[in-house]
Formats: sequence, structure tokens, C-alpha cells
Amino acid sequence: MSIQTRRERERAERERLIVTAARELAETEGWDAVTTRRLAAEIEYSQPVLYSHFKGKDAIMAAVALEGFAELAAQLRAARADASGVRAGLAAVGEVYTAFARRRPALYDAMFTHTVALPFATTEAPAVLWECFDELSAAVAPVAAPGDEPGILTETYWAGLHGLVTLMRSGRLPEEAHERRLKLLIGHFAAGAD
Amino acid sequence: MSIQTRRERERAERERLIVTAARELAETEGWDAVTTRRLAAEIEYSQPVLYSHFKGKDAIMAAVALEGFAELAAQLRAARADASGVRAGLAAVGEVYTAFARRRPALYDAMFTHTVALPFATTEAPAVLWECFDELSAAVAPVAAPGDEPGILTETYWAGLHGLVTLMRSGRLPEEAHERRLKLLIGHFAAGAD
DNA sequence: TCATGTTGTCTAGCATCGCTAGGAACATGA
DNA sequence: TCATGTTCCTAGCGATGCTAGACAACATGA
Repeated sequence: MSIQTRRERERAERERLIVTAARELAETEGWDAVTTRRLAAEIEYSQPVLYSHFKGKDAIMAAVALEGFAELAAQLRAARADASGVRAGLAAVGEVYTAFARRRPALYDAMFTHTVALPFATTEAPAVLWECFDELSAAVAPVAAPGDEPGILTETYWAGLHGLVTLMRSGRLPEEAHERRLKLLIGHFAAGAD
Repeated sequence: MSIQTRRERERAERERLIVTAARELAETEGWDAVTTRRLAAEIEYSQPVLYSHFKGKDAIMAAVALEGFAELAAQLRAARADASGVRAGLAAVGEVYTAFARRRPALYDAMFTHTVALPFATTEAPAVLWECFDELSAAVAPVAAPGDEPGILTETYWAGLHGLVTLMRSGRLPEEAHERRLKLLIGHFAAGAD
């Protein structure tokens, strides 16, 4: 039994090694540089080892994405805790969200643009994913008008943030005016609050 | 001279053949199905012919994207012409924009998510691209508050629309509630108009 | 201690991708 | 009719994600 557990522990450690190596490589050189050969070399094992842990490259990206969701959820929570007032809370999560996307573009891509393997918006979605959404929701719900559905409103605000960062990241919106755009978005969603 | 012009005409025709074949293939089977080999077979020429017209696959996607911009601009213009009132105009372009993205997902991807080869948000951006933005801008500018910059506000509204369609397309937002989300977005940007 | 069977890992290779070099085939003009 | 110049295709390069099958290491029984 002890041998078995040791092996399982070593396997788990190697799995983490794979995920962190993939993440570091993606963050420093972009996801294009994360090839299975390169990743295998990085962890000092051969390619097939990757496939004994993950179904494929997409699954590795999904694992990296999960790390990202956990971190984003924590940052959103902290931002909301520091903010006093409805409008301040809405602004805080918006700023933290877009700052996260700009600081960790590769991570953000894995979470919100690239992978499709993860279930979203269903009860089967991973917990960390719901934590992120719930944090957003906690900041957005207070600005809902009487007839508004809070969940739908949260999705809409999220879409606004997502649109800002993805269009900026692909060079379609100039970086320089980001703060002003974000301020306008927040302003239009917080109208009448506080 | 006549022979020369005939050749140039034939070349231009073949270039259009490439672009339309790429577009049809992308729209029916997705961009993953648009390989250079497949595309060459479709136009009944060999692969290298593609490279005598375009620098690479990205350039072909960019050419397809330009078609999309022209069509989107026309649809936005028509929608705005039919709408009476500031709020109706804002709603009309929002509906047409998202409907376009949902009806032609491959085209939308080429225009707004995939390619980076096209210059955006600079004076060198192609004319059809500016036409799209100007149509949006014409609908958005009237709802700007006294201190708002119309261009920045347009970008923000555009980002909202873009976020809605991309998150929906990747399965991160359920299709079913799209109309309600769009309505909320429009409502928050049109607050106080009309 | 040694044969055995399982477990784990690696080497080698498949199909496919975007892209390109170099030569064959063709139309053109003398 | 024959050289010339253009156009196009065959063949192949270096990658990619992924996998089959050989091989080595190891725990386990006698």
C-alpha cells in the first residue's frame, strides 16, 4: 500500500510539473511555443508521458486555465473586500479583471478564448469557475434595476470587460485609452447606484 | 497589351476564386478545414498558386475578412437608416452586429478574433474597416453624455457587443439568454436618450 | 536468490500542417 | 521552327499533435 501511495504522489508531482512548465512557457513565449516536444524536454521526460497524464494538449491548457480561475477568483474577492460602496465594488472588479487579463495574457487566453474543453455556464462547471462568476455577480447584482435579472446583468458586464481586453489584446483597440473605456463601461453600469 | 490585360484579368478572377472558396469552406466547415491543400484542390490548382496570390494563409483570411467588413458596414448602414430615434438606432446596430456574428461565425472570426495582419485603429486601416466603425459611431455618438468622448464611447459599446458574441460562441455564455443580455447592454448605454 | 509478470518509459513513426525549391510544360515572339 | 520567358506542378522540408510497439525497471511469488 505504501509503495502505491508513493507512486501516486510522484505521479501527482509530475502532473503539477507539467502544468507549471506549460504555464511558464506560455507566459514567457506564448502558447505557440508550448509544443508537446518542447514541453516534454522542459520536464525532462518523453512526449508520451504527457499523454499518460492528459488526454491531449487541450487538456493541459485546461489545467493551466483552472489555475488561472483560482487566482482570478482570489483577486476579485480581495478587490471586492477592499471596496466600500456599490459603485466602488463594480469599479474594483472591473479594474482587477482587466488588469489580470493584461498582466497574464496567455493565462487569460487559456481561460476565456482558447480552450473549449471546460464546461461553462452549467452545473458541471468546475468550482473555481463558479467562484469567479459569483465574485463578479456579487459586485454587479447591487446595481441591478428592479426588473433586471442579476445573473444576466453579470454576464453582460462580464462580456463588456471581456470585449475590452480581447479587442485590445489583438490590437483592435489602442491600449492607451483603456482606462477611459473602462471608466465609461463602469459608469454606464453603475448609473444610479450609491 | 491586350494579352497582358487578359492575363491580369484572369489572375484577378482566380484571386477572387481563392477568396470565395476559402470563405465558403470556412463558413461550411470552419477555418480548421481551410488547409492550403484543401483550398488548392477546391480551386483546382496546386498549392503554390495560392502563394503567388497571397503571402500565406493569414493573408487569405484577411482578404475574406475584408469582404466581411464590407457586408457588415452595409448592414449597419441599412439598420441605422431604418431606425428612428437615438435609442432605436443604438438598438438596431447592436442587433444587426450580433446577428451578423451569429449568422456568419467563421467570417466574424476572421474579422475580429483571428487575424492580426490587418491594421486596426490607425489611419492605415482599410476603408471598409473604418466604414464599420463609423456606422457604429454614428449610432453611439448621440447617446454620449456632455463630457464623453464619442470615439471612446463607441469603442466601449463595440467591446460590449464583441464580448457578448465571442463568449457565446465559445460556449461560455448560453445562447438562450442572448436577447436579454443585449437588451441590458443597450439599455445601459441608451440611458437618458430619446 | 532468482524467475515472473506487471508497470512504466522511451524510441520511432504516422498523418497532417504551412510553405518552398527546382524543374517541366506551356504560350509567345522572332 | 526554334529560343525565350512565364506559369504551374511535383516533390519535399521542417514542424505539429499524437500513438504503437519495443524495452527496461521493478515489486512479487517461490
